[in-house]
Amino acid sequence: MALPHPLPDDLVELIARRFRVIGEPMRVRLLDRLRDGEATVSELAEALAASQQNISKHLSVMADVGILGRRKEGNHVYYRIVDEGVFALCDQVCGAVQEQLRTLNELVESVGR
Amino acid sequence: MALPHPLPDDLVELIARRFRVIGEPMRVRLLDRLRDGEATVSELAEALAASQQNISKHLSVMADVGILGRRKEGNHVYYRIVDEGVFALCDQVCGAVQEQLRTLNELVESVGR
DNA sequence: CCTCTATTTAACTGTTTAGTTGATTGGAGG
DNA sequence: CCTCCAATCAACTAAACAGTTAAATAGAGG
Repeated sequence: MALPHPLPDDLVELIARRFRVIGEPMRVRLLDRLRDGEATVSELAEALAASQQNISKHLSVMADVGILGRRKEGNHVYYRIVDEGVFALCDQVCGAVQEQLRTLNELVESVGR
Repeated sequence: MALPHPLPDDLVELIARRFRVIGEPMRVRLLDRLRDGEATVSELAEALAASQQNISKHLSVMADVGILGRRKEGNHVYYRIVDEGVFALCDQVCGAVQEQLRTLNELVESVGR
């Protein structure tokens, strides 16, 4: 799958949108939590100590861009990760971020010495 | 490198920050352009038809989070990608986005038929 | 020292968007 | 039909942030 270069405008917008959707602390936590499997809105709201409306909105946003899927069962709505690629994404970023923290720690140590 | 689960707050913030930094159309274009190699602020500003100040700010943001590096030479400042991981990230997201576009196209076709 | 050019910084504006509050929908069960 | 509960929707507020304009910094060369 060869990528066009330079990237066309509409693709650029879609790519940026997807990154922006993931670039929100609460949504990162939601994804981290959904890694364990599907959960309802209220379960997630309780687990992350946030309001139901807030969580519902975040989940909708992620469902809209195709990261999450929903399943209705009685009064409850179950959300789950359908784009498994986000795992690879998060791992990648986590790696870079941890590397950064490690470097920073070394710096702090060398100064404190 | 085992990731803690659930992710600690400060790590969540850093991860979200990094995604948010990339989640901006102009910065995606800059990264796409810098894939060809380092370039100066003014070169990038001209290539992307944007103001020098605007580009300078975007480049600073990406340098701050460790995605880009800078090199001074006379009056010019050359920026380059130092975190090669962003390539993998973008490819990953591009793949997902293109997949999404493909599905959408099929849908449009099936309706138009 | 003066000027020119490249880059950065600062202050301001408008837009986007996360979070809250309150109302609404819709299924489950008496 | 009425009530309860989960989830969503709608309107609002506040904070984050992209882009612009204008000023400041810094190196190159006369």
